Amino acid sequence: MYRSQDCNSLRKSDIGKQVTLAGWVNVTRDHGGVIFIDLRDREGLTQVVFRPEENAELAKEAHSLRSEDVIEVSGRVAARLPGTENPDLATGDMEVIPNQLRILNRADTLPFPIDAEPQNEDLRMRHRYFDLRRPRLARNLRVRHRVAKATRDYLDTQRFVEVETPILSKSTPEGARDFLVPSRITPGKFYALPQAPQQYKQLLMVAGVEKYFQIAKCFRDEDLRADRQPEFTQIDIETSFVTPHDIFAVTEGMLAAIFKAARNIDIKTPFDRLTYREAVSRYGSDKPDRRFGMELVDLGEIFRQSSFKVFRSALDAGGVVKAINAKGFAGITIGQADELTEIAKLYGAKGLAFIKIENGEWKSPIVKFFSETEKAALQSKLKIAEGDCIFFGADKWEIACEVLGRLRLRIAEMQKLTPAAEIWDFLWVTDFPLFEWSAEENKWNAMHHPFTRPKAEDISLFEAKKFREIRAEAYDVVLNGVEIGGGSIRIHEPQLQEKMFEALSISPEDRQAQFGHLLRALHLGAPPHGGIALGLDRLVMLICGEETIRDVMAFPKNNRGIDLMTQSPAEVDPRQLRDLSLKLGKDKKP
RNA sequence: GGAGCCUUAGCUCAAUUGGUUAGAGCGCCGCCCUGUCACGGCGGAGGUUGCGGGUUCGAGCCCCGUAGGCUCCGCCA
Repeated sequence: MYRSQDCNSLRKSDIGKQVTLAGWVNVTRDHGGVIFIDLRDREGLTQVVFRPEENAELAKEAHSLRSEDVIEVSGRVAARLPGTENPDLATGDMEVIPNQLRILNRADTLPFPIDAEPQNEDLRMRHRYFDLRRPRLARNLRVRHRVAKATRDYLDTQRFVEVETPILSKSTPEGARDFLVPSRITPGKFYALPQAPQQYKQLLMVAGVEKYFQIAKCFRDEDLRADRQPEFTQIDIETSFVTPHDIFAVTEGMLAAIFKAARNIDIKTPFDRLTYREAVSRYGSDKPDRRFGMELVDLGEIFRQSSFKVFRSALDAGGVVKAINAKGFAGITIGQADELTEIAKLYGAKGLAFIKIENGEWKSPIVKFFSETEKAALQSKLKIAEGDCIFFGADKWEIACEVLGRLRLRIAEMQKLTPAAEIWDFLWVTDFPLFEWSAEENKWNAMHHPFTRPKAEDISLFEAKKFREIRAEAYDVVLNGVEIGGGSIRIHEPQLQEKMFEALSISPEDRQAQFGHLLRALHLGAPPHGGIALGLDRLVMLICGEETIRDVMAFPKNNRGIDLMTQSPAEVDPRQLRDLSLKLGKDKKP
């Protein structure tokens, strides 16, 4: 037995007891005579005091202790001397006077200080086991555990069944790039790691499970970001005999349970709902951050007859003129204006027009093109006041909205508009388009996935091939401008599914080869069903106040998909390749 | 595939306009110190300034290339 209790357990009632503690040396304070050691385990800190007059031998050994050495101490619990208590520690009234010290393991010079916020992330990643000792990351791991547990507990109360689905799965052409696993027993063939358990969970509905969930690992071989890793975790849910309303209710209940369990926060339910069209029109994004204002304002009415050609021609071409008012941003620097112009161009605008309101004057090269009526209408519609800065977008609806949406986010950063206090702004975005046009492939693709149900009132549009106008029974849940989940009601009728494949230009042969099992299942009594998947990593990231999901994963990969600690991916023995009937291209040979 | 930022001691950073021996704090090593909790004091070791090339009398600093890290675009049904 290494210890009788943890390092966060000693209280006044323990005075006089003999205890044994084990843990890491958090810090030493060596006075030459008396030596203080803060002993740390995962629960907390306890001060250990070595006094030469009590035990000269032990004190001598304690002089050699350094940070992160692992030790075991046995001794007597004593009250600290009056006036030396530490109110910042739960155990701050107590200390342990040891009569025994075992040094279980010594630590080398540390790769980085454990009590500071290290800057160098690849150093942290190479010593991830060490990094995870830091309180912040240790806390994140525990929050993640509580989120997962709350998820299971809540869904269990709602009579959901957790079912595991295969990791060795089948490649599908739709969606993200697959990770492939070569089959040894069937040479030349490959498994794929699942991008999501999408088809399996639908098949479980056909199987009569009715309420399924899984905390599922998903894999996508795409480039990484602060909030994207090649392997990540979804809270995956599917239910039979449901409408979107039912999915919203169970998701809201689950998120409420999660926030209560993880942070003791009561979130407001039900969440607001916005259609995709409205979200993009008002915020220039399908995942609006509503923690600050600066909404997009439509100015079509004002400029319909304008003599300012840039605005007029956008409107005449069926586009829009929109603007955002950055309150108090007239002091914008040249560098900031240049950066915003770059952003506008990056997202398809030809340039960026803006007006600064300084000393009662509208400063901009475009103001001279405005009539007095137009200026008055702008003033009232945008609530323009001294010190404001107005940014315009005049283009096709999609481009104008996206440009202003991106500007809105960057300006909010520049102006530090996001409130310092925690706000949990949840909302549903509904009625996504079913299809999106791929100029590259010259065909329609599914915006969500090919099993997404069109809205009933839009199904008739299939015949006229008005694919752009068809809306999906699909929804995302957004928190503070981050998409934390999305789902849809699925197609359960084989005829409608065929229509969908046809719209996606998937040939009947390919349909059978790739989705035959699902089509067959739809013919054998598939119930109406739908579901949702939430990104567990992103959710935990937000709950922990982190800026990257790497900080809520135990062993993440860097932005090139490399695990710097294990140095994976790595070369393999040629014999392994031979077993798999694989050969490397000449330039890839070691 | 593309763009931006970054790389100086174990760690975090500094080094005037290109100038002589590249500094500081923390950590490490040694000595001193009996009530600290970021303990304190004195001393010491520790550097191919990521790497390669160029310009220059002289490069941490300027130029070119390259490697690595981070962020973003593309990509992510």
